[in-house]
Amino acid sequence: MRLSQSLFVTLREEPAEAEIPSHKLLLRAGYIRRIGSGLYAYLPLMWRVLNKVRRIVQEEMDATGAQECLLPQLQPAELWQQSGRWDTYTKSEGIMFAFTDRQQREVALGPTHEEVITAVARDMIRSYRQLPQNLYQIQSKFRDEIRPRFGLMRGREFIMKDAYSFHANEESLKETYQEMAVAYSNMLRRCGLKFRAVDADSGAIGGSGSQEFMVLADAGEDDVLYTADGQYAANAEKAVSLPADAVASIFTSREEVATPASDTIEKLTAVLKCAASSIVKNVLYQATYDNGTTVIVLVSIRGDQKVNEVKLTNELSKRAADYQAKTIIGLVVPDSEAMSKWVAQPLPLGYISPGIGDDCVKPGTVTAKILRLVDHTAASLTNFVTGADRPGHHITGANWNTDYPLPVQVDVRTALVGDRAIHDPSQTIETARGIEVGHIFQLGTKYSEAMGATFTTEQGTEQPLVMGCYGVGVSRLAQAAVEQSYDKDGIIWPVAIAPYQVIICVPNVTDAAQMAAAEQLYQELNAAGIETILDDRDERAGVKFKDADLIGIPYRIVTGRSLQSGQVEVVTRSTKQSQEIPVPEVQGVIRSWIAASIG
RNA sequence: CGGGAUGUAGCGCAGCUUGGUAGCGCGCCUGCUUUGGGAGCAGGAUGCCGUCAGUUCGAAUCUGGCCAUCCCGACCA
Repeated sequence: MRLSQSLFVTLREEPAEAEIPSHKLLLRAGYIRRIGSGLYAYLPLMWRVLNKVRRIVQEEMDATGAQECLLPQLQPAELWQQSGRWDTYTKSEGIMFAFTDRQQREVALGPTHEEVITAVARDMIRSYRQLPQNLYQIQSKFRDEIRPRFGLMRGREFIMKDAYSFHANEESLKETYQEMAVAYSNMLRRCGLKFRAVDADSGAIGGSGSQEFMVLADAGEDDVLYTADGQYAANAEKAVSLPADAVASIFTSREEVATPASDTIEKLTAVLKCAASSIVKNVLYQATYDNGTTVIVLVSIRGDQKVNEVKLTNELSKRAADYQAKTIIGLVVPDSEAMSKWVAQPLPLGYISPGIGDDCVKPGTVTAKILRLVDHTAASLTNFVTGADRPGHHITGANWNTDYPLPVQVDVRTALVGDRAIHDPSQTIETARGIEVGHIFQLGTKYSEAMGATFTTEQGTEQPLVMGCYGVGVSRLAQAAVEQSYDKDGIIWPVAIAPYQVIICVPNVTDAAQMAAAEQLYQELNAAGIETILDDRDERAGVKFKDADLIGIPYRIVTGRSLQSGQVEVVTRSTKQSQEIPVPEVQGVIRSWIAASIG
């Protein structure tokens, strides 16, 4: 590419619309332009980067025997109705762009493709002899994100690699899942990224085991908890750990005490001069299921701990059948307005006990019984402090069973930095920020059962296909690479995904010798398969150097002063190290550098 | 959706308090000089001041509605 003939525009000032370094740099360096909220044009340089990433993803997927295909982005509602996800994906918090066509058919733009691929499998897979299968595609996905953010990090249209595997049994699924975990590690390593694979919540997609691949960067949207020995890493929303030991209660007998203006743990510990870990905190939630049923949930947890709402949602999801529902669609701490719809009389917020009566709920508005859950941290307390169910009063020295029935025990606590690890209590939990670029799931039979995708076993019986699914955010990955690798002058692309490997800067285009040398190298390098840009613009040298640094091409050749001794200057972007190399040797040297950095 | 902010030239911003012919820097165009880290001088072009309504003799400026974008929360590759 000759820059003099390219649509190449860099910005000297930081665009106001961008917040994080990678977003600013991609805009400034002319890689992307915003078209609408969460919608970006991938300009020629960006498209080359994306294709580099795609190639690596394809190679690693193909190496596992997965087969590339391409599924429609426009999807009929029918399929989503069969899987039971139409309503949850289109209503209220729904993330799917859905509309009606001119024949009054309901259709949607694919946010993901479980339904489509399962329909294909239902049609095509008949026998265990055809299993396992793993199909993947790389295409744009559409998601009506509530808040698009940070450029390509969270777009409403973005490029994703999604793969779906089909198996006769769980063992086969686990095998492919492990292969995918290896393939994902290979992809990210080859893209030159520092990353960590972490245990994850499987969320709305459903299923059992799941791991996320996190690119480590401060601008990440996720918290990763891990131990220094490398034995444990998990998304904070999934993480488990040993809580700090509770301080022994200073109370010995059950008493109701006046605790004016003590509606928070902090105030209460000050008034009672006790430890937060001696308190049973009771948090009220309002859960909504897909059939419209609203359930009031009272979670009791130790005072120094926090409820993890993801874990809580999963617990409530397991109980959906108790309410004749399939899934939970909402979980909130009700505000006074939400609460006014179902309370019989004002609740003593901040002073609730685990035993508050079901009669505080107005009959007929929500389910009559409050669902009571207790976190393990609170269940093991004795002589604890808790609310007295009337404002300004708490109970001290309370005990489960004698004072309150012990509710169902669950793990809904948030793991914290500094907690001890479960696998080895001598290890403490540390934290880092991560950008989720990949996620692999063991789905099981959720979709195949719902959609009737079955196969015939060796024994001649019919069974639902066992499925896995595996995603990579290709466009997010590309931006994550920038977030992880830049300096004050601009982007520093890992060599493997740089749009070009070499840029030749001609300091003075009116100097015939400089131009001739540059032309010669440009032709030679490209002919040798080294992707090279020629900056032959009629600009001053300083402008060219600044732009070369900004767009982050790994190696820069300058056909300047040193030409007099038959040499050109070669500068490595990442280190800024410069050396003069005789023209005939340039190709060999750069080739070896590229080989060394791509590995 | 709740909370916060912003919309003025391609980009970054001032002007608005106190209404009176729309400005600065960068970029862009022309010419001359310059030519190794975002050049200098001279000349030039570019605006429905987000949008609709209201107040007023007069609105970028005051008032109200709407729209869009960004940031903080719930969602996710």
